[in-house]
Amino acid sequence: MNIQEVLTVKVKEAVSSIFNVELPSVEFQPTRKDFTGDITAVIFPILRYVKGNPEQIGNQIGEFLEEHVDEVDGFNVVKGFLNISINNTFYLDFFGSIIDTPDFGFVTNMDSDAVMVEYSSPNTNKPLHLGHIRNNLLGYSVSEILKASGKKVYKTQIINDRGIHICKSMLAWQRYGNGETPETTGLKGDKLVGNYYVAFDKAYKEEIASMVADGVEQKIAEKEAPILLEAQEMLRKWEAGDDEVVSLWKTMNQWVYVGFEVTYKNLGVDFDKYYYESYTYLLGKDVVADGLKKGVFYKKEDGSVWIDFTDEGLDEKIVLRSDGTAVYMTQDIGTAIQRVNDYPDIGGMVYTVGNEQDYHFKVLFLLLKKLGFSWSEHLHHLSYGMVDLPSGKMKSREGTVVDADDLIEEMTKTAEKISKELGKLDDYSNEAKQGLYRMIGLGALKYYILKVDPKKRILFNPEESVDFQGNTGPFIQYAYARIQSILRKAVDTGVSTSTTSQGLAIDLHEKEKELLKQIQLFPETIQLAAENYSPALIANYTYDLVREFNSFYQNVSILGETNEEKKIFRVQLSRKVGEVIQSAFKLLGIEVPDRM
RNA sequence: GGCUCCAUAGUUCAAGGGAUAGAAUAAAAGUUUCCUAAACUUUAGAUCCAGGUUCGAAUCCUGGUGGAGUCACCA
Repeated sequence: MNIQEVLTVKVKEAVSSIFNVELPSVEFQPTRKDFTGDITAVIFPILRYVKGNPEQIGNQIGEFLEEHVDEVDGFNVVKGFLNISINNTFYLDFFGSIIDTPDFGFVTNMDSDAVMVEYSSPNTNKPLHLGHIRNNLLGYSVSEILKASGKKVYKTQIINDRGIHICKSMLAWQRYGNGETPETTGLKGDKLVGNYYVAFDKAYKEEIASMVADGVEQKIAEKEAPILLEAQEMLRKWEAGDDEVVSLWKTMNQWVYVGFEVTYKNLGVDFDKYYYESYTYLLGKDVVADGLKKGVFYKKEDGSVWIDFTDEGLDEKIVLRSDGTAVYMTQDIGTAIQRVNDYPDIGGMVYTVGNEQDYHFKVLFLLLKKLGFSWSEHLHHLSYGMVDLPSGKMKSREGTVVDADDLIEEMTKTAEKISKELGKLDDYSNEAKQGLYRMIGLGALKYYILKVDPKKRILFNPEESVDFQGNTGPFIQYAYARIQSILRKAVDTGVSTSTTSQGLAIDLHEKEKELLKQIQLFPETIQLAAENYSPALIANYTYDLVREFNSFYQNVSILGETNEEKKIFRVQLSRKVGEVIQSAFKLLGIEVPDRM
């Protein structure tokens, strides 16, 4: 039990005993630094149940606590705030109880219901960019956080491997590719295919321009440019199963998958199961046909199928085109159902998709509910803000994107440059150095993105690049490395890093107490992050912990302490802080180094 | 235009309706005979506007202003 839980019970007892009133809840907050005390009960909400002067009520409760609760050392009341001091024994006992729990903070007994988290879900016509990086990091991290909170998690993606955009790359490759392959060019497959997507757009724009020059209206030219018509024809052939088109589609998609895998590996994300739109859209069409019979959907004169949400304050939404082909919504219906069929223990799903699709998911969830799926109550759209450049939105077609691979490379180089200037790793092998640079570069990038509340938009300025100092990933990695250094030295000088400190009775330095308080918050922070689908809460927590630790490190001598008992305690406390940093960063998908 | 989201130091981010709004960065000053200075310690600097609800509002409500998204038989 943490101190807040203990005190909640006791404050209720106090109020019950003094005022003969049952309180439903008690509100606590950490005591502000400029007041004496460790935890503060807010008296104002109690006034609703107990009439009187808040100062006086606070004092009465404080006296009761001091008398009846072992952990309470003293109290003071300022305005309506009851500041409570907790004795060292409580914190030392707490520390003793967790020091040998390696997975402290993680819930290990799993819920029976699993959650499926979808993220990444790229189109297979272009390489991944910074926007995908945010998506991947968020999806991966939220998955890890949900696991740590006691959920079974399946990580998945839906690969958008069909559609007109794919045909555009295919067509451009046919026209201008001269049989190029990743092997002959040495290009990553996704990059190669992406180049042809850009080439298509260029040719398309040129055709429009020349048509307009010949007197064709702009809008008509946009619809009737021959290259576009040809791409549309290709899509029809694909849906009809044309051998040549399907074969080209398979080949080019395969190139892209190989390229994506490299990026995913570099980014450190993974998946338990892949779904392909080219497969699930078929099930979607079946479900629509079924729903049509049941009257959930209706057919218009031209043959297109719709659902009417005007009663719910939304629009009518198309679920099947008049020519019978599937739309975006169709495949999402099919994908959701397929997933639950494949994994019967799924109790809910999380969709990591940008906020530009808020409306789409609102409709999708409502639609699945109307179709009568009970699990539709537990669908969540993890909606996140776009990553914009100072010049505006990133556009693949126009080449104004920050490429994922390039960015990772750049971050690694920056880490290398800083590290070389500091020159602390001269005895490392080249290979070990490169590994470390990558770890630090990625740490900076991941932390930079994950520390921001998901729903907020990120403005990324490539000129200024990502920081390595202050509230950053490397700052936290550095603290971890310093801790490891202390532990190595402790072992060298024969100081125990592992004996239990149960029943220890020593004076606690103020900084030690602050650290213990912060450590105590880790489990509830994980739960809160899971409830809110927010890695940012984990990042902020870790930063606060590290700031406390750095302050402790700077102000308190650890290995230089002459009192043996205290020295051992400080070494162990440092070790535990290191473990919590490592656990927390694991939830963010960031590694920690032994040295840097 | 309808709907949705956002607005906090020069800049990038925090703040579960609670005390004097925290950090980082940029600026100014200091700390290495001492466990890694990618660190620590100081100084200065902010809630878009106008109302309302509340003992108490950055937070909730209403109306503005500014920005983004969306309203496709694209995905």
